[in-house]
Amino acid sequence: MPTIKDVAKYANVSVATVSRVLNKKGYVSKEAEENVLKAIADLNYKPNSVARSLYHKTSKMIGLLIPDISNPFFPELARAVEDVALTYGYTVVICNTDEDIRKEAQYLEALQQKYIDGLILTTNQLSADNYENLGIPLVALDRQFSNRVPTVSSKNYEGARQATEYLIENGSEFIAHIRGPYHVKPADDRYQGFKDVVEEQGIAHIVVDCDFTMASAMEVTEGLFEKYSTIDAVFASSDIIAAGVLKVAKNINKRIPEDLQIIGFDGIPLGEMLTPALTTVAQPIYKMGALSARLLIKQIEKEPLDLINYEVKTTIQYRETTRSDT
Amino acid sequence: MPTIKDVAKYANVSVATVSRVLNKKGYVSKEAEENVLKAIADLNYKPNSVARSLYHKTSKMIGLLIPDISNPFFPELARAVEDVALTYGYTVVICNTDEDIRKEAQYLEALQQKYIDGLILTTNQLSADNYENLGIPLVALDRQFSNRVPTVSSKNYEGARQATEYLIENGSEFIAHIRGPYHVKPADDRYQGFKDVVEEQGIAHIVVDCDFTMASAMEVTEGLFEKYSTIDAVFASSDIIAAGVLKVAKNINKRIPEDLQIIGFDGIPLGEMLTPALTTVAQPIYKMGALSARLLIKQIEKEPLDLINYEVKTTIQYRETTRSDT
DNA sequence: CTGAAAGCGCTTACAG
DNA sequence: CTGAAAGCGCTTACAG
Repeated sequence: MPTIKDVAKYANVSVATVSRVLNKKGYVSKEAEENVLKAIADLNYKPNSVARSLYHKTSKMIGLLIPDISNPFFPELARAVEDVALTYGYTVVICNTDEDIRKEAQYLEALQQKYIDGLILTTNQLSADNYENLGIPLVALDRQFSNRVPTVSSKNYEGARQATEYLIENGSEFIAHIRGPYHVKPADDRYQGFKDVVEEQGIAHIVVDCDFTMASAMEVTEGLFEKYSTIDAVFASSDIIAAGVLKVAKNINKRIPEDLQIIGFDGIPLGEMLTPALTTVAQPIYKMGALSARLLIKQIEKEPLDLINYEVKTTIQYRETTRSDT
Repeated sequence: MPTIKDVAKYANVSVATVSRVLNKKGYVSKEAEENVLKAIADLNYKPNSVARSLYHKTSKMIGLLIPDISNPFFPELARAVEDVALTYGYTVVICNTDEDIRKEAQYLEALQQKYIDGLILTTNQLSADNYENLGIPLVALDRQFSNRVPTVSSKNYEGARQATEYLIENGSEFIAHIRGPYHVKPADDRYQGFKDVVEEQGIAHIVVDCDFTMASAMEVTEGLFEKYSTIDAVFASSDIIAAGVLKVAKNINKRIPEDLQIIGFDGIPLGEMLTPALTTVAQPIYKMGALSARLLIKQIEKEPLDLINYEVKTTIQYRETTRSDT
């Protein structure tokens, strides 16, 4: 690999001059510039980004902390982040934390040592300080942990309200909500939306706790149906949970949506592959990822942000696990 | 962030001495070592990996080139690579190439400029030279493009044979194979396995082409069933294709598995979420990813490899889209 | 056992 | 407009 010295020698100028044409910065005579450009082309020279990093203390890399890329919600998000990053010349490093505080800390340290330029967080086991002390731009995606950090999330509360109202409009009279983990903001908000609607309208309901995994959902659902056989609708806090509910419901021969309506949350591709296809409150996942990346890069490049809190709208995807309300 | 200089000053030694204790290399007196260690602890010093990179021309980063992380086959693979990498202190950079030659070239260049230590390839649009000229260790995963490059793949041919034999044992007499793209080695091998079995046994069959996407699978399947209504089994080249077949078959009210048996290939989690749950030839996806990472790191660290070609076994996951053969 | 010095490949004041 | 020099934070011969 040729270095800037080789280019300088070949073009009969100093390395400073080569650097100037590389960075289009400072005065360079037409002639010198041409020679340098020719040298670069002839030698197929590429500036070494590690050396640049060392000087600038930046890396053109951004980090993306997620719980687990195997969870189907995240690949699309990651994909969006990467697409935008690539456009602006950034490389993204995806870190699976498993919501484990030690893994998170380990990654944070590794990223910092690499002069990472910014970080998108969809998980936060550490305290806000730990992230802010990194001294780099941050974006909180689908989470919220500090009002100084720009945040992208969807209208979880409103989406949950709509889902619940829709179940009620379609005639359900005893609705279960299978909620996600406590202190995970989206799960809390969805729960709150559900609760407010059923209480306002005086609808019989029950809430049970669950992880965002299908195994956990199936276990919880089995217990639920055993105890409360008259449940006629389930609002699940995620599509993965809804898939578990659906599986169990079919196993015990509930007719869907006649006996039981199910509505999920997220809008991952899995939903439409199921039979019956899953009705769900869809988040614009790709858009959220792309927006986060954009916000992060704006901060890195010292551009002003219009807003600090971005809330995107959800849309109900009407499919086959709910009855039509017409 | 403190630097090695700060540590040296604090410990009253030279930076060379600090470096020696950092790298456990060269002679350092007990006393000096203790002072340095204390200084490191007191200042919370972390060596800067960019500076190390510049000197060593290595980065403790490995690249993973995949077509698209949104394709459900890859997250698990990526996850495995990352888990192993983390264990050995490497960071992985995932690159979505969309099988696009220009994106691939762009990533290759970016990775090279960052002194990436090695590369795992699940896609190869460029010629083998382009990768080998990088001068870094490589592993080909689920692809094969040069006999100098260590390769990890599953026994696609054998798996396909087993799948086909299983359908025949269960009484199918007219079997369709929906094959993946040409010149993608796994797709070719699966096709060959299918073809050999049906020809050996004299079974009526038909082969149609398809992409590894559900949309493409649905389109192809619709045409197929229209033309050949007596098809009584489908061997799909991937689970995503199989999911598309299943969807279409249910739409036109085929009973599964009574009227139509379906078997996929891959063993992605989606398969068991479907109803009926998909019978499939499962690859040990996580294991393949982990093995690739291990092989790559062995090469990076100049350890000898036992083999150059690793072929892992597939296993049929008997689920609900095939009839039992007992 | 230890430090001064050169070097990894770049960038940018500074002087001319 | 241009080059010599210092510096980014490390590592490693080299000399002592």
